[in-house]
Amino acid sequence: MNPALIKVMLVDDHPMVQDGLSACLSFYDDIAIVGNCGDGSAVLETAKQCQPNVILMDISMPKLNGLEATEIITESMDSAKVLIFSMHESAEFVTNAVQAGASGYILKDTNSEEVYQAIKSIAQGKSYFSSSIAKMLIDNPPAQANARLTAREQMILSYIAKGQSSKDIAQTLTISIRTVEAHRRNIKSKLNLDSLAELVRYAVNQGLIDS
Amino acid sequence: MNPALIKVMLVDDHPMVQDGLSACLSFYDDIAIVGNCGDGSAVLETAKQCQPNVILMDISMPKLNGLEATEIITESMDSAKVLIFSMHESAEFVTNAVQAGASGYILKDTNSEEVYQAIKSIAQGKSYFSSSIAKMLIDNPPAQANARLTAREQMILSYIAKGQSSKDIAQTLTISIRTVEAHRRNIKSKLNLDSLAELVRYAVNQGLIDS
DNA sequence: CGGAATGTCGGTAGTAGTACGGATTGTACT
DNA sequence: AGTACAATCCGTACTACTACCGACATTCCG
Repeated sequence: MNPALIKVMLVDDHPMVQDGLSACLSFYDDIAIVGNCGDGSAVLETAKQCQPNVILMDISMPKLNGLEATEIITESMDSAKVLIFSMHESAEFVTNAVQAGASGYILKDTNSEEVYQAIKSIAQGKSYFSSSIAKMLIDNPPAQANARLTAREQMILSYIAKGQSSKDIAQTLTISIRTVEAHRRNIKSKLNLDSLAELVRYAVNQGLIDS
Repeated sequence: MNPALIKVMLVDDHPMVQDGLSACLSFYDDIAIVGNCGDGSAVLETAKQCQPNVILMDISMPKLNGLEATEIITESMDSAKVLIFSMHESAEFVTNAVQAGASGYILKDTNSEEVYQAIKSIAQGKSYFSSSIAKMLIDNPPAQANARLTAREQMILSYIAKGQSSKDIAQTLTISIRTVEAHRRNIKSKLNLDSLAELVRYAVNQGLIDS
């Protein structure tokens, strides 16, 4: 086995994106695609079979989302580095990804050359972030990196995103409206989001809701 | 010029998807990629330069969305057929696309062989829909096809989904709050949705917002 | 021409959510 | 034992949104 060969595994639920990446990366002879996976829930199994050096991972996937999958991988396989491949350009996404153990974060609107560079960096143990990501982290430093919601807050948020009012949620969970409102405030404060609309979009993007 | 050559133009805001499609379709020698466009607002101009037979169009894009772009194209260029390339598998979405003048609708989780078949069909003047789409249309016939929002309503809805209040929207568009509220009511009534959360999810699913 | 749809605007009353304040329990970690 | 956090609850005043009613101008189509 060529020691300089970087074994890459793709995790994305869009075959076209997989095909595209495979095609683009096949031009580089120091990279080998050793596995594909269309769903986060099969990531660990596939990774153990393929033993990749780098896992190129989409965040938004059905069933298990990319952040959870990343957490599982980084906790159980030291050899595999995770490179997030996302279309979301928001500080929370990036910080969450880093907390989950990702080594890098690139956007889907980057070209194949940059994807190649990112994979090389990650394989060498370095980290890599899209330039626009780096710029955003400088402009908008992750002041509260601890923006993760508690289980209760996630539950409340999912009801909110489903369209239930605070009153409805209070009745469903048999707690006071004031409690629900307090959770609302805490969630918005933690996520630094002002409007209900942004909450809903966050919930949808996080996969807290079927949508 | 080879008369059997099908000229294809891509419209997608993700370079990786563009690269992937280009790479996959380059295997077929009766297809030529004659243009790329990363944004709906430049579609018409690019199409006039490239004179494509088939336009492969993503729906969710910043600025001008795919449905509006499709409408513009089909109204001003007879020669170009539009094939929608979407990740959304919902009945309203498909019917809206057809109403906008699209000749076909395939999902992003189809493989490159099916994309090729779809392009061929479209170029011959036929229509093409992913098999799962066809099945869905049979199982779930578009009961209220008349749920289509006007351009103004789509605009209002996109602002709502971005998190703006009626007051904000009124100021942005320099109209009265009451008008915005009236649009809100009409939109909810048309879509048969009660809550703001459902509106936001609808907007996100329809690709009216970057998200 | 007549009707339908669209986009515009208003009153009034009621409901929902927000922004300030607080407070009490329990659990969990040091 | 003490601190930190999660989860629960309350008062008050304010803002935003909703539901009902209405109106008028324009445009498009049969």
